[in-house]
Amino acid sequence: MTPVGRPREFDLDEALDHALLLFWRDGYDGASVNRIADAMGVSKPSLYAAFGDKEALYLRALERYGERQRERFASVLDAEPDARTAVENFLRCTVDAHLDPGTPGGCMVVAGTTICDSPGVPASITQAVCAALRSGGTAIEARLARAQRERQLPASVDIAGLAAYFNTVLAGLSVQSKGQQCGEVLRAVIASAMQAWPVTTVTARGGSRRSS
Amino acid sequence: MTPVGRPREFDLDEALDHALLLFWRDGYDGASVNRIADAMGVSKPSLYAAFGDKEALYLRALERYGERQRERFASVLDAEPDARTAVENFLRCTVDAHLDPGTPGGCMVVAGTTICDSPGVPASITQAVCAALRSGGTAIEARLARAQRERQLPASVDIAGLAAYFNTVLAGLSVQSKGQQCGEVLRAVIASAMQAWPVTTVTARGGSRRSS
DNA sequence: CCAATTATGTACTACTCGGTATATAATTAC
DNA sequence: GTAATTATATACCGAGTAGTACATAATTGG
Repeated sequence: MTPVGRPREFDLDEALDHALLLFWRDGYDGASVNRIADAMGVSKPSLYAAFGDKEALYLRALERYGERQRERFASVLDAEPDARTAVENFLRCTVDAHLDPGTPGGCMVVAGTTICDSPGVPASITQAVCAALRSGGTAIEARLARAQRERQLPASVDIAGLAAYFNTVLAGLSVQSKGQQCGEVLRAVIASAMQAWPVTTVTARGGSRRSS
Repeated sequence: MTPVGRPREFDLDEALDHALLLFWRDGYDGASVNRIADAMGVSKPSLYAAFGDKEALYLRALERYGERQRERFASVLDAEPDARTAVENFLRCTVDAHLDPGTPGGCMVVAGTTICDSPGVPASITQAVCAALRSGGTAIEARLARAQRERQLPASVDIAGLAAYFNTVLAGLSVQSKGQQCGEVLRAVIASAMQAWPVTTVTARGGSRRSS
């Protein structure tokens, strides 16, 4: 079923990736439609015809970023059977991603939160960014819930709170990597952060209980 | 020694505070000189005559922000004799500041890091923001060094690393508060974060040693 | 009173912003 | 072939950007 009319001369996914990179690096305001169109190798009216306006383009780019994050999250968190090691690997691998010279430093969502409620930034974007920020926490929380089911964490642990903690560390690591902290420091921070993992002591009856 | 010429009709400090608020809320790019001048109640040429260009104005606003932060840091960290409680109070009080409806949410420095290396943002600003980001860590590190001198922390603890950790949590808390997380969650995050405080066990000889 | 000096407000520059009107090129349906 | 449809590029719109030229007002020093 070939569509009627002149065929599009560029790839939508590739174009969206270029927009994603610029929004990631420069933010919503900082990335101008002109530069995005240039990076896409596409004229501005073509961009508008394909994606709507700047707001819609940012939301689609953010959604794509979120999809990729979720894939990465899941693969790293689910692969390791030990929950604590899984979370630590997750933090380490996120830091590695932040330091990847092939992408803008830090996390796009964390960068996005700083422009929430600024004039000129539509409310829909603030909303989407905040939702994306929380989604990291829910991914960790799901892994912690599995750990509870597998008796690696006592039922008494507040997994939502613990997930919020690790999500906060994650955001902090993004900021620090943008702030040009080297990988060595960031890995040391992760080591400290993991010290907050609940101490579990196996009782005489074989159950586990949170201590201290 | 009254200066010659027409006297300035506005207060420099007040004007700088208005600029600070706008840069804090909207970032370097987001805060336009027109709006800043309006907020100051001053015409644009007066602003330029008093402060130079936008870059210099931002740097001065950031410097003032840093001064106030340092004062606050010092008063909170130094007041409490117990180092761990001091750091915890410090985190709590920072969260309270982030949630203060009278000021923009989050930390100006953390917000500033997200626009580092964006086009249109002078390198001097990137540099100043990164330096300011580190200054939080050095303030904490100084408090940890005091704790070591007072034998509240064993000499074996890597206080630079621990300070970097708490500074990272601080940045994460700023992001989360901008991301509209409520105070209850943020305080729970602090409680988790404090679990990373080194466990010290008093030995038979009265010294202390890092355990685990 | 008269310079010199500094601040102020109006009006302007050149430029970029997000977004679009318009004409044309390329395709499918008939 | 012709009509309908969709994408393209040029060129533009009004608004906002950082920054300034210029005339004027207010002060100090003589």
